[in-house]
Amino acid sequence: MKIKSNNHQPLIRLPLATAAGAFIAEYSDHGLASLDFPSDANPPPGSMAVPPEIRRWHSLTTRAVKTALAGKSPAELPPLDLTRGTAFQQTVWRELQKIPGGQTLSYGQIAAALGRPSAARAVGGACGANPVPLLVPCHRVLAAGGRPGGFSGGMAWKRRLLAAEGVPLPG
DNA sequence: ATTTACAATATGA
DNA sequence: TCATATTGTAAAT
Repeated sequence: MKIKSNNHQPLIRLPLATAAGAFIAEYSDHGLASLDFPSDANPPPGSMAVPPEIRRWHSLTTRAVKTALAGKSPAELPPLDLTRGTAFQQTVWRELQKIPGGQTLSYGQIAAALGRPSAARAVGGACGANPVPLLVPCHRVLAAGGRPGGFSGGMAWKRRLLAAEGVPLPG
């Protein structure tokens, strides 16, 4: 995932070890700001002091990510810092969190749920801008007719996450 | 049945 | 103005 050039706020990066690899979680003062998929080029976490509150959030994030990887719904999420998104994007992300595990919607259905039935394309843009995959389940959104659509972290992840929830993609 | 092509649409950089 | 993780329709394989 690309590093945002927008670093108007110092973020604390922490490695998040799972059976699927080491994710990178980034925290701001408000909560979890972004979650990156495992990569071979994981930068070492900054050796700055980690406030106790953030360690507590990281504990919740770790548990939630592992639960999501297992195809189940996390019982508790850390606070999410979505202030980097626009108002429309935040509305979309909130809507995504309402999708129960194992269920998929289309971009058009998300748009309709927001009262903008013709904003499917814009919803796709908001999904692509989602900084917190897995916890904001952008992988449960397909294109119309069951077509796969896209995924920031790569289609392999989208297939894997959906398969864990019992929704295999064709192919 | 599957692949292209294209217009219309909302949002963001 | 241009790009996009869309959608629906149409035409050509």
